[in-house]
Amino acid sequence: MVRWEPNARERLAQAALELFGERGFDSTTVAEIAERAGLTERTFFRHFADKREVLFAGGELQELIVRAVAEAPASAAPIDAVAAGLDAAGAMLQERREFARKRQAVIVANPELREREVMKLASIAAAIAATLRERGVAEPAAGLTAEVAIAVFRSAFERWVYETSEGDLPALIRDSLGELRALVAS
Amino acid sequence: MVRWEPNARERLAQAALELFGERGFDSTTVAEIAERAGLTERTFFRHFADKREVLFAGGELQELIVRAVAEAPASAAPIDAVAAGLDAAGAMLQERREFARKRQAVIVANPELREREVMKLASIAAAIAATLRERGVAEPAAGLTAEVAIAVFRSAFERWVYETSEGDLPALIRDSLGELRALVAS
DNA sequence: GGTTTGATGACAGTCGCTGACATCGCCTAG
DNA sequence: CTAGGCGATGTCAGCGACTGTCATCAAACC
Repeated sequence: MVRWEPNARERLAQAALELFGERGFDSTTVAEIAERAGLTERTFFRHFADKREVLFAGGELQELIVRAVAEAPASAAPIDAVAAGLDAAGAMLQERREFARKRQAVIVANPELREREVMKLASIAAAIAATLRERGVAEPAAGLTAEVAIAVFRSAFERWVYETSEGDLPALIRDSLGELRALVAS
Repeated sequence: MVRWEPNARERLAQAALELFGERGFDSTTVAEIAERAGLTERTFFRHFADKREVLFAGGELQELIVRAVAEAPASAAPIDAVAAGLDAAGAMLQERREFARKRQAVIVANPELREREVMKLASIAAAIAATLRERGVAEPAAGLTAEVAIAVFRSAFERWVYETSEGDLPALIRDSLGELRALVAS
């Protein structure tokens, strides 16, 4: 009888997604998640800061976007640099459509989870803004461009994740950006 | 000896803002807030859904913005309709600068409160999008325009609230919108 | 093989939050 | 003027999220 099965973190995240899908976020206790993963409640909180975070841990998406923005050619305008970042994000998510759908269904069903999600997106926006500043973009342009990028991403992601057919997320992102240009044009 | 002093809700909100400023959000218990307001913890939760909400209750700002967007001339483009909404919001906040500063200081000092704030702004964006749809704007234009409006507002508000001098918020909002137009112009 | 190290378990405790029921003051019908 | 209705508050018990502390165990290292 081993005490430590490997991948405690992943097992907890998996168990949580399942239980949230079955009974809902509110009706699932942390103790139940831990039990399904073969661990204790205390261990859950050693891996995740709080109950919601189990659905948001990782941060790979943010790293991916930030890297793409940073590596955009120095000659690229701010909006084009962030477009490169969104393209990278779109390509990554495109690979995980089923997981994204399951996760999104759980999130939209609960206000606390929606709250955490908008916070995560705001954090990504802050990281993009910081990266733009390192590229020499001044405020308020950096912050404004970063937030607009997130708006474009949200718009495209929403259509993609609820689509019945298998849509092309990067293409939807490009469409949204085009739509935005038309909307703010005076 | 009266049992009910009037304005329980306002007294709770006032006590909470004071205590959060003195000891911080985390180190203040709901029981302490209620005590300073001359009430009990249970009564606090009858007036506010949770501990954070005491700083965000009201929703007058959202109503103001939505009304201004709805009442914009039918001929106005989406971006101009939301600009009218932001103008109304700016005018309102301009009157309450000191309160806004105190409140913002408390909010930025705590991640949970920042989370609630971005959620509130996202809710306003959703309300703006719905109003635009009633004006005949289709998706994704409605949602995109609404989120961009919030981005412009955040950018201007941030500069205004941390300014040492007494800035003109509506003017800052117009500046931000102008900056945005330049940024997305291809 | 003994020791160190890192992950986990066990347990007690605080606090946010809720449901259920009692109490109190005001308002109105009679 | 009084009895009762009604809304706001108090009281109490309880659940669940989250934390600090210390013991325990497996694996890695010497």
